[in-house]
Amino acid sequence: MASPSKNHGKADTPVSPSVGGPPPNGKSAQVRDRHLKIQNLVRSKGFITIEHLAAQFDVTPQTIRRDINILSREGLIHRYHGGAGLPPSTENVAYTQRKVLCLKEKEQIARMVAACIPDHASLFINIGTTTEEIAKLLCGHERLRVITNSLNVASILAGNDHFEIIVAGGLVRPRDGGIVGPLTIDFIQQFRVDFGIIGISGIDLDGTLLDFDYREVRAARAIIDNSRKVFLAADHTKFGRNAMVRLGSIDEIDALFTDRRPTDALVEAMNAGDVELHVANADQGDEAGLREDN
Amino acid sequence: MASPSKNHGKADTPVSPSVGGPPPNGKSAQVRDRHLKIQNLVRSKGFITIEHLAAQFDVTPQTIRRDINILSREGLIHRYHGGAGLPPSTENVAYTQRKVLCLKEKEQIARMVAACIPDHASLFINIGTTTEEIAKLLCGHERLRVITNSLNVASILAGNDHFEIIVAGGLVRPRDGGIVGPLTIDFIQQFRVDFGIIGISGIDLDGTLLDFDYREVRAARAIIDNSRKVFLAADHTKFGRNAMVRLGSIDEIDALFTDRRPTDALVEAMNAGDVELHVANADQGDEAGLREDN
DNA sequence: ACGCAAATTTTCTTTTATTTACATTTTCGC
DNA sequence: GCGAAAATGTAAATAAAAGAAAATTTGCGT
Repeated sequence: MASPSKNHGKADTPVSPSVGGPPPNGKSAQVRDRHLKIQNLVRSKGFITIEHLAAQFDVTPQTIRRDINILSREGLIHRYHGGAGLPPSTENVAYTQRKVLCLKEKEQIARMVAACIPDHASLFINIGTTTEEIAKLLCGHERLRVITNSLNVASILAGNDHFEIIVAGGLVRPRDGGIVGPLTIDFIQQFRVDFGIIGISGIDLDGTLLDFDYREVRAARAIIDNSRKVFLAADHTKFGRNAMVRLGSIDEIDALFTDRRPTDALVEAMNAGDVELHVANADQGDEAGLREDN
Repeated sequence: MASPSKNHGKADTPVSPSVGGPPPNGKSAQVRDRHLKIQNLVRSKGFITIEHLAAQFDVTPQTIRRDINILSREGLIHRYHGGAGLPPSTENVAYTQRKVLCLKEKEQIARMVAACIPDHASLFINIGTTTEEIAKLLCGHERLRVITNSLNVASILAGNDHFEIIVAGGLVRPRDGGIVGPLTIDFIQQFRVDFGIIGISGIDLDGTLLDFDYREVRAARAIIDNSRKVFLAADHTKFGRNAMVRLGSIDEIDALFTDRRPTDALVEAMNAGDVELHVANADQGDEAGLREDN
């Protein structure tokens, strides 16, 4: 064996100082700690190979196997050939990858929005799968200046090295990489831009804009208040969807981009508020170019 | 095998209606359909076994293997022993693949650093490929509170929903997803944390810490000034490397984590400044546990 | 009807992971 | 210090899965 200093337990682990009760559980502190970490990793990634875990904790695969067997006996994780993953019963716990509904529709909406943004513009972009699609398409533009509170949007745009991308500071919402909280609001309010592009969770039939997270609502409000023009991107599943937090009214935005004609009530509210309506034509890749306010 | 209903091609598949062009893609409709479904299943569950897929589509495991091989060649899913799962680089979508030099060394350094961070700690983490590796390993920890000015670090950590991740606001440097600029400094200075983990571009032989971007230096300074303990992670290529901007002196940090013993002059400077030295042993996966200041 | 080609199943071999059993190290009480 | 128990490493046999190639089915065009 060629291992000169095999300090198995971490050298400086302050574990059970002689008098302190030895773990009432059958596990030592080190083992329990590793088991906890394995659980975390499995839960955050969905699946990890035994090799990867062995490298991470610097133990042999054999030890990891033992750990996995114990944890899976307790039902905490599930054992697969070659690794460990989430219990199969759990329907959809993999946060890492969200299923994007209506991807095709969102792409079409995004194309319309991107077409309305000139080069060299300054923008706010907020959180959402739709706004992420928009960000992807905006990568083809020239020298945009973008402020966003979405980690994903920022990452997407960071590919272009001639963009000026400013990301808002604040607490990261793990589910979707959104940045929210009071710090974020203060940050956003330092700017004033040409276009605000926002996604949203729901639009009530009377034209009330809704979302689920009040912190995200505060951010969206700040964006609306500090943009010269506000574009709202929302696919048809958002119409009539009940979210809890009121963001504002449809007449506060300048244009709605969507993939189906909204209900008459909503269209009327939009006309009253002088809001442009852009509906993507499902057949072709482009918009139908409806204009409802004239 | 006793498979009762072996309808190979699905009986009702409306495939290529005589005139319609045969799929311009190499795949037939059936195959493409199955591939699509496999992708969806993988994405929604995070991981599925080949057996499960074979049962689901009523084909042999071999067919599923071939499908998985094709899909993984296209980068759509990742092949694991016994099944298929999400691509391992789930952390970051389509970020330009930077070539990471000394990845193995950086991993070892990262492992040492991660081992020194207790659960429930509060941290600063700055920009760098090494700090990104550290972030990956920290995913196994419990309830960390992390403030970072790296988009990538934030994305990596955002997988854990019991972490509190705060991202600094400011200008995004497209090259590496770093967040820099005066806004960032102000933001960082709002906090005071247990551990500051910083990467760096160069360490001069006399112990002067150096970097290329003065804005990043400002951020690192702010992190040093507001951390109770400062850990510096730097592989051996950083020793003696000439970067332009002076960040500070080695005696301002509490511990240096690296993969090779630095020059004597530097070791001496560290001893004088009461700086711990942790050197990863290249042979084994763990540190040698050197302590140079006693 | 015939043959072609794609898709799939079979069969066999090779690779990889797991189990089992045992040696070694560490920890901790005495 | 010594010895038992826990934890980990090592190495064999065993099981599982991947891979490759030939045989079979299916769909479709000539």
